[in-house]
Amino acid sequence: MTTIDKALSLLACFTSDHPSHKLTDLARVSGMNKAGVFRYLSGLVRAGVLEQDAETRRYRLGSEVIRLAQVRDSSIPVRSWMRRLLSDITDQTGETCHAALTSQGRLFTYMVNDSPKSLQVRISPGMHLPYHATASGQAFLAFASEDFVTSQLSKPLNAFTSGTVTDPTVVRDRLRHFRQQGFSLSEGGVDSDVISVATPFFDAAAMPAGTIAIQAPAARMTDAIAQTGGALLCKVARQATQHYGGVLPEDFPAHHSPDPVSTETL
Amino acid sequence: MTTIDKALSLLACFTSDHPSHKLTDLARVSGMNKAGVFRYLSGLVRAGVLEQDAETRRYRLGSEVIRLAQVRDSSIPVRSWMRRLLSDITDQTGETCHAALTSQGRLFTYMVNDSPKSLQVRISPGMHLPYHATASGQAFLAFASEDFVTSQLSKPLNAFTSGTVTDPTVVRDRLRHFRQQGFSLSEGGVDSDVISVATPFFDAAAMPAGTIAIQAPAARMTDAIAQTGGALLCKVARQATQHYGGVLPEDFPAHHSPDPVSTETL
DNA sequence: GAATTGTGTTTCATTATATGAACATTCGGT
DNA sequence: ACCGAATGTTCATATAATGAAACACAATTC
Repeated sequence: MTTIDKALSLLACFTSDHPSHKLTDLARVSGMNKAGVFRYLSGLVRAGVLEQDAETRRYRLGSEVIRLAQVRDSSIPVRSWMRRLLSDITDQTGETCHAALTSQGRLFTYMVNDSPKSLQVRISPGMHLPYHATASGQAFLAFASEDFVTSQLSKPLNAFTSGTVTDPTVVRDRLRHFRQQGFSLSEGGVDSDVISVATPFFDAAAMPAGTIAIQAPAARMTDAIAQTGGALLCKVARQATQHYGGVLPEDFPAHHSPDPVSTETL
Repeated sequence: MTTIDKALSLLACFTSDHPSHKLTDLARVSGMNKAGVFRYLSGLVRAGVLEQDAETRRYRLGSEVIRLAQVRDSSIPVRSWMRRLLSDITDQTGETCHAALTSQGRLFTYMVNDSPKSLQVRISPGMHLPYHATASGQAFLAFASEDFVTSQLSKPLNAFTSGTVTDPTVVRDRLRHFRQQGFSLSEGGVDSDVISVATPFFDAAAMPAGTIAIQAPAARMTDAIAQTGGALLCKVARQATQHYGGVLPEDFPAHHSPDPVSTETL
């Protein structure tokens, strides 16, 4: 492991749940020497990737990451068309939807479009999505490589609610079904009373690059609506894949509308 | 210079103008050994900060920077209130406006709100703004530390148009005036026929953290409108500073409305 | 189709840099 | 004023970075 790897591995510790860190905690969590962690952090601060709060001495992400994200989006634009796609989904379903992206083997929420209804599912960007307990995660796994699925399902599978599926073999069964139908469905996997459907979109290697999902209170999400939403997601995922410059896997379902123009007729 | 510094210094090469790079070019530009640059890039790729195009072998920013930017915004939220402020400005003026942030001593466009009018000034996020030639840059310098101004004005000052001010002493005179009036004004500094006004907002140390600017075609931007826009910007900058958790410098002008509540009465 | 130029990638002996236990310092609480 | 817990600093040692050169592979030119 090179020095660079060690320094950059610290960045993975900065998450929506833990957006800032103390030196000592970071050293403990990463299992590295305190002095070394200090040097790494100093380097990251010099590069603007991190910044240190002047009074609390805590480290948080710096404004350079904002600049880099803007540049990334000017190179591979996702923001603008994703906003439109999500907005279309909410227009047609009336429900909250979101897009998630994958980075470093983890899935995180990227953009959220809130439902106009008063009872809405709250979700915020930058959150980490566990693979086994979310519709997005399962949609991703359903089309991921066998190796990746194995590596993820061999980790301990936390139960967030009584409804979370934690048995790897059961998850695998569901993934097969989800792949065949083109979208996943998760009932109360991470939050009871929330049902969501999701489907991945793909990169140039036909591997999942991220997911698009609809989330609704269980009371509103009937079976019929879930099926309709899933079909809509498949269409949108096809558009997203195209915008992303990716290609669909051969077995991605064509569904009932062979004509890709008829998106607005749902 | 540590290894981390050298590796991370490569990130500064990724800009809106040059969002992806070849290994050889990066080695030449940075003046470092090709093998070393290769090792650095490999490390950055492993961390997800960069990714390499499978066919062109070029390096571009990876999806991890997107995740980090989301996390940063969950820690220091800027996106949501900045969107609202910019939208208010365009509503009241009818002109394109943008916000810029500072990172690593450079100013870059962060968010743009386009004018609804057909003739609009085009600008995109993530672009680098030269200090001496833009309204934003001069607004920033006007309230920056003396050291920083000196370091920036001792660099060669490019002339983008015949109207670009390239004489450091002239720039300094203008900065003094801008600081006193609270906003800067630039006529055709980087693009002829574009006039813009800008003002900074401040961090907890009362140093400029970024700027907010209005840009309009010269034909539409009369003196009176510029003055009105500048006054509006001062109010908005006061709000932005507050949202940002910063404090205003003592000499930041109060303008004609001592009552900070009356923002919507302009 | 052979030679050339231009890529990214790997090697390996040399050398500079990272390392980490211990020390120093600062801060807040009692 | 003391204590404890935090961040930051030091320095001899060990380890990882270094970079010239070689390699592999394309694309381009002769």
